[in-house]
Amino acid sequence: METAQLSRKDQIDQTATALFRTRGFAATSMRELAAALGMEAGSIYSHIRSKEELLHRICFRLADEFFAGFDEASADDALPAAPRLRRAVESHVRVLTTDVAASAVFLHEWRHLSEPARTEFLALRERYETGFRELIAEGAAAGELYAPDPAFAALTLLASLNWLPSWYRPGGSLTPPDIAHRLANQLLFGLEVRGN
Amino acid sequence: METAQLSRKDQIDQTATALFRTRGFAATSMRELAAALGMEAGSIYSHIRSKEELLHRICFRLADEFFAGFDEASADDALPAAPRLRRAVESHVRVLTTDVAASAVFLHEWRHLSEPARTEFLALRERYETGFRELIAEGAAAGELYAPDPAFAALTLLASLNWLPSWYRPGGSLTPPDIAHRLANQLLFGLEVRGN
DNA sequence: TTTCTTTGCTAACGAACGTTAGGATTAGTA
DNA sequence: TACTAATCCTAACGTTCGTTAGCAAAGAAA
Repeated sequence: METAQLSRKDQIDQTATALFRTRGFAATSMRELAAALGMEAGSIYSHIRSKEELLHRICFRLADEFFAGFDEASADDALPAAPRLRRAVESHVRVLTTDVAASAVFLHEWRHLSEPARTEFLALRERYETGFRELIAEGAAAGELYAPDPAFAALTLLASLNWLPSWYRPGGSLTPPDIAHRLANQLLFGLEVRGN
Repeated sequence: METAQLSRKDQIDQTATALFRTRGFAATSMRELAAALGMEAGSIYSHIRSKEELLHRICFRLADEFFAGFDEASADDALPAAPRLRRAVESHVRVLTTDVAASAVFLHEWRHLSEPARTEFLALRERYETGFRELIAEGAAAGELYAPDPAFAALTLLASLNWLPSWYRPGGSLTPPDIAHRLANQLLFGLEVRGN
């Protein structure tokens, strides 16, 4: 019976992600990573160019996924801003829960990227936040959302979501869609104007 | 004119805090820290026992401050849960903004503590979160707050607050009390039952 | 069969790491 | 004056770091 059949390189990426998440990038040595893979440190370099390349790949792959999810969620021009924001929140949670370890690395370890990757990464993150900010601002302008300061609201909203990898454990009592729904509710019912 | 007049040890703590915050504990070397203080690496050990002692002091001092603030904010038994929660939120923000660098270290670098300090630290954090959870549950039971899942609500609330050190810069347009007020508003008006 | 790719090893490189020993200087105190 | 505490230095320790060179085995492709 054939299982996953990950290429060795993908196995390395995956194990590195788990280690970077729990011990941090700087505190994870190549020898540790090699041991977790059942090989020697030097051997890893048959598959990758450097330790930082591992981090780079993780961070930018996640960035891609966040963007793809957001673009799809917020694309529908016919929809009002509020439900598009809800969909964007749910997409964000989906990415976070689908790959918790990589998300944690994405959120916390990016600063160990060296230039110019680091600046590049921050620009991406800024662009992503702007997407949320504009969605909230649009909803506020239309009277759908209560957000006197959209930038502030966007920051707080993403903050709530991004804390998720620090407590979410796959296989808990809440499924990812549950979590997405509840988070969206808690955050949006605090934002949405209540009709009565 | 006499200024601060920090003891050398306090200067070391302070500089270490700033470095641990921006570069991370593991990625900060004692030689880097020494250079930032205008001295040699070996000289630091006239003042401290080890690198980890620095991290330990930062983390546990902050824990003390968070607890002291929370206890004071939530002590008044005559007050309903909702305003006590508001005061606790404001206290939390006050600690975060008073010492942003130390807060960031407290939030992100604790995992580089070795045992048993690490377990001890996590127990403290758990106890702190429980304080918020119980306050929210009390408010929910009294009908003051809308929180079908107090644990979930507490997590989300603290998440929003704890993201603050990653964007707050002292001297910005918002003063710490402003920020505390706005955050409490955005979070509590999402939690509080609206009377009409 | 030959060739190429994948995968891994051992051994080592130079650099950086946290930390220590031992001595020197200075300022305040008795 | 003698003593003490605070402060910092140089030089080095043993260890670990990321990475490389050179070689070898094994399977797929030609």
